[in-house]
Amino acid sequence: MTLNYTKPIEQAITSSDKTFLSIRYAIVEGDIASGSKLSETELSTKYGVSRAVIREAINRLETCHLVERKANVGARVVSLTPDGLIELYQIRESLEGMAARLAAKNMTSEEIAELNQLLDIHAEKVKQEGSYYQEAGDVDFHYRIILGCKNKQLISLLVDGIYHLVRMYRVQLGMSGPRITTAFDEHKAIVSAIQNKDEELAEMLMRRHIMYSKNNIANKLA
Amino acid sequence: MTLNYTKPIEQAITSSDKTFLSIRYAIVEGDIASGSKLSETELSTKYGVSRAVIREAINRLETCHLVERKANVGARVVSLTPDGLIELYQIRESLEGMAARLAAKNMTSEEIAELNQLLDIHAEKVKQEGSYYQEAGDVDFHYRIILGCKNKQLISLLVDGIYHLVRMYRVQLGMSGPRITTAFDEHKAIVSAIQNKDEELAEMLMRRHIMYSKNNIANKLA
DNA sequence: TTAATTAATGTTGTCGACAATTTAGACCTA
DNA sequence: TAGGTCTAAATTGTCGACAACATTAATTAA
Repeated sequence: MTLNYTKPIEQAITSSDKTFLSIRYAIVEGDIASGSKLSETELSTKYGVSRAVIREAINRLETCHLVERKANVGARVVSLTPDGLIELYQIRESLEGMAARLAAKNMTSEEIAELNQLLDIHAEKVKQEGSYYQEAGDVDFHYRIILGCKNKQLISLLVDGIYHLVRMYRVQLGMSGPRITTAFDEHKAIVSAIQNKDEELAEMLMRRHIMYSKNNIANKLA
Repeated sequence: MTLNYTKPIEQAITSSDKTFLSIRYAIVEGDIASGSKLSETELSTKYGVSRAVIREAINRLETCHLVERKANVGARVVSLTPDGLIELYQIRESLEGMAARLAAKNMTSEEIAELNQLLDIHAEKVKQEGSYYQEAGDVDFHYRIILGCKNKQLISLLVDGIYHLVRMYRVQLGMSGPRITTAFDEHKAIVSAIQNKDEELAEMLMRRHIMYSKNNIANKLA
């Protein structure tokens, strides 16, 4: 007599799922360089699965905007020009600004409390080792606000859409010194606005926050 | 009436491409009902191609947000709840508002002239047969403004992202009588703002225009 | 009868092989 | 040498078959 005491519902995880996640990780972390070609046969032997699985994974990577495919030619890891990166941040400004506004409207007090806890943790990390924050912390912060907006379409668009692309460039470019603490302060201000249910302010602060990041990147690339 | 939204391609067209386009058309036009299941074997015989081709097509349909897949279970045509549809229009407000603003900044005078020509044609159509406009014309108008924004990321997100989903519901719900002419006037105002390079006004008018559509739909569903 | 278990059926996931296409290099030509 | 053509190699696209899984029907136990 077994099981059924375990989890009632769990998404089945296929071989394609695992392979997709592995390759995505490799791309985001830079193990597979941006602009490089994704050979199906090569990946097939490397991950020990058939080409069908690889093709499935590549398709999903294309959905995340991490990969571009040409018929009869193959797939390459996307490589944004500086202009393309700016364009991406413009979209973030719009979409995450909206997310912040909706988060101010829709987040529960529990979720807001958790958000404050997250900020406390980040404050510690920044004091101790300035590096952690920029990589995982910032992403995590934005991630929670996105989830807090409660608009499923928007969540899908950001989380399994463009967000991994942002992460990829975040890893590659990093944040420079002074930006770390100012970004943290901006986060605090955003949470404060959300806590006060000030939708307009939350949106405005989030847009400005992302705009600063954009400028920071633009300077780095110029 | 067929609108060809594909750019002039010199790309190779594979069997998967054709099948994808066929099925997408069937879904958008309602030939395949929303919520219905997409059986791989069934489609395979229907379109006379292998299951691999069908799977490829379904993957791309998933990328357009027209289809949802569950592992080991299969794919269904997406079926938005009224709330989901409202959420979708909220996103349009944000993204197309941004597109309008950028269009005011970046569209060439040639493109603006073509846009005016399009409106003239629409004016004729509305007089003659009030029906054409709502289906293809409105979509075409929005389409041109999206292309005019010149932000490739945004264009990709809208054109091969959520826009076919919008078209699908446009076909299913249609526009009611008085809305047709008011929508046309709103289009004229938007073009006027773009012509004057008034970015803020263009964004504001576009957002309002979509908000009106949203309300129109919300009333219809209530 | 009802609930749970098992068997049967159909669907999706994965595989290896072949076909179509692109790409690289050898070869020729002016 | 520069340019083009053709052949050969490698890569992607497509196919049919089998394996794994989900769903339904049949069976059994309480």
